Amino acid sequence: MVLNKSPLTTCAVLAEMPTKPTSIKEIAKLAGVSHSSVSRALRHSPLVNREKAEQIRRIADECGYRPSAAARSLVTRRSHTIGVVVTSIADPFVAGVVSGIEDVANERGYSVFLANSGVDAAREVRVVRSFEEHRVDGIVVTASRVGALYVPVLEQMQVPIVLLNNQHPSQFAYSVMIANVEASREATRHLVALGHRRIAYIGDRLGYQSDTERFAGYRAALEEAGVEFDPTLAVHGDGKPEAAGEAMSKLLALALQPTAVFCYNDLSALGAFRRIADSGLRVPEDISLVGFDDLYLSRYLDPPLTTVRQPMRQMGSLAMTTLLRLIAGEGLAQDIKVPGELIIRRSTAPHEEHP
Amino acid sequence: MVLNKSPLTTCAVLAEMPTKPTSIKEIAKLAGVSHSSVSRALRHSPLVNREKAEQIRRIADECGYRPSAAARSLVTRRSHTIGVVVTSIADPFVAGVVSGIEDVANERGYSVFLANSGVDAAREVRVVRSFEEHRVDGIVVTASRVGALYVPVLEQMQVPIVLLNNQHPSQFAYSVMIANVEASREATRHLVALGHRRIAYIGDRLGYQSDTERFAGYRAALEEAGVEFDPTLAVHGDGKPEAAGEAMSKLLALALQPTAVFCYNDLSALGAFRRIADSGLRVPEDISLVGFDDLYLSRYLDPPLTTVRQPMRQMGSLAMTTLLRLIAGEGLAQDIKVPGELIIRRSTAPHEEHP
DNA sequence: CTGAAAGCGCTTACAG
DNA sequence: CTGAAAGCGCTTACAG
Repeated sequence: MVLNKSPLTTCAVLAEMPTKPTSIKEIAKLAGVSHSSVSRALRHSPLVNREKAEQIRRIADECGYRPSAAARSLVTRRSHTIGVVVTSIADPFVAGVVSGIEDVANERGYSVFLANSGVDAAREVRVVRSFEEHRVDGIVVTASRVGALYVPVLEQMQVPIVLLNNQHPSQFAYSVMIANVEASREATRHLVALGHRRIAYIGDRLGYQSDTERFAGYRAALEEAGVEFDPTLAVHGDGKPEAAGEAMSKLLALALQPTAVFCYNDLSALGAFRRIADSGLRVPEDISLVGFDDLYLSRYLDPPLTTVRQPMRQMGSLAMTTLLRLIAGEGLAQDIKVPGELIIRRSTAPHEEHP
Repeated sequence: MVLNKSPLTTCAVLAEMPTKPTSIKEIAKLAGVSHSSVSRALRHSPLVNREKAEQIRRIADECGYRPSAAARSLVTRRSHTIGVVVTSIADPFVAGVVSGIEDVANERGYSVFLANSGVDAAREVRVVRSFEEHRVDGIVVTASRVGALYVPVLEQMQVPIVLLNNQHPSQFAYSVMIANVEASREATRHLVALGHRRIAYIGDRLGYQSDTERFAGYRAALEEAGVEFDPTLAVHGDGKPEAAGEAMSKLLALALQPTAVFCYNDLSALGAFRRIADSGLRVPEDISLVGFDDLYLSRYLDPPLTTVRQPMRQMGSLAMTTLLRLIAGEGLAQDIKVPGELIIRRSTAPHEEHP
């Protein structure tokens, strides 16, 4: 009986094989059992003799056999895969989030399909289609412009979806979001506390939820400090350095320049910073600068950037954990708000009156 | 005959359905044909009546039917998926590469499994296993410590693999690499041309191929300029800002400080820069600084960083294109070398003799 | 052009 | 505990 042969013999059997076994049946033949038993042994079912199960597993292992996920999921109706849609994986915030998602996915035996949707609507459609065809068990959508037209498509899919920092208010049930209003208020308060009164805001594109909320926090802090809001101090970029630089130029052109600028994100702060430096002014001596995100690089800037830390990785993990709960059929609270943390570095300084 | 009903009627039929069709058979029933014909119509086989095929497709479309990738790949033995292993997706270089991979994958109808292998060997094993189980058609490994122990596992998989900037020389057939030696030589020449003689090198960990090659390029440029190599000027970090900062401190502690530093990558340059600034010196007035990568952020630093641009995204695309060729069974050249491009910004300046 | 049939590699009642 | 059988949703010869 093959079962009683030594590992060495098993290897010999293997050596005779033209190629490594690709199905449970071949393992069954090697082990002298039915393929049902192999299946059971591999899945650690109690419905196999312990010893026999171990032998089977050893043989499978030595042969380097791997069960086909496709075949398995066809019958179990669980693919153990999830889809992650991002606008751009090259965005450092997104990359951090994906890293967190991947960590818990890997740990929990899930594989992740990554798809860049970019700004291309046709591509978004292809992405969703591919997720559907692969029968992903769930989806997380990150920092996306998901909205009006995208929502119904996703809803039709009948799989759990969690949104992370979604940029459009939508009727999706589950989302993980940074506490934008609170964090922005705190960041702006910090500037107020330093004596600034002319505080500008460089936002993202109008209409994005994060922008709206961060702007609201900024306004709230001004209001509670009794500082009247000056609309000329609120300008918009697009969340990237270039456009933020343009926005900064507008501020610099003002008769009454701001003494501090709160930026939608670190990338915007970077663009603003570049423009400030180019115009011969200095941060923080002439203008204080605050960002949002706390990208990996922000602490290494010169001066290191004061910013609101978003725990990107943890937010990703949290989104994935939530998704797994939904997949498991557990109901949960609708929205998860994650607090930001103000990190004070050297890009902000007390406002000194110029005589 | 169902086929002749208007879309409206089809919708009505659909409306009666409890849930959207999940298999070809259900479409077949709706269309009044065999499921074989549905399969053919959906695959645009010429073996179906044109009109009938169109009707079938319309019905499938209206129902939001999506063929099961698992079922399909079970029979075709092609999963139309590829696996991408990265050490860390949060590394901006890696993110850029993945973006390029994803672009062409998406375009060509492939889905990508993304896996972070990190530095955890157990996790690497899990990643490879999951790729095997999903029967990926190919794999690209990015900027990884792939080597000694990892190689045999991957080779056993019998699928095409392309390595991108792999950090260990290995027997894998296909790789996409930046032309490290040439690019580093050019970068160092630039410093020499500016009059620098005491030029330091802050490397990655010893033993990584990229580091070895970049160091070689640096050495070559010194040699051709007749500058004797001073071993105290070659120090090692780990490719991240923190360790590079430590390395920079060693250089700063030297009796004869360098007047220029060539760094393994932009992240290292960032760490070195931070340390230089903290010690009261200035870039480039006191010390010129050159990086490698040209990360998105590098042009926004103050001063903007002189560096070697790696076309990360194109390298990713190239790797994916190569992989697709391999999957298609085409043979190709073994190694693809991509030239780097020296981008001169303001972190480098002529060396002025201090009187 | 069309459909019935076999089979891809699994899992899981079902009957011993 | 064990194996034969059915079936997951497809594709593709095969015979009309």
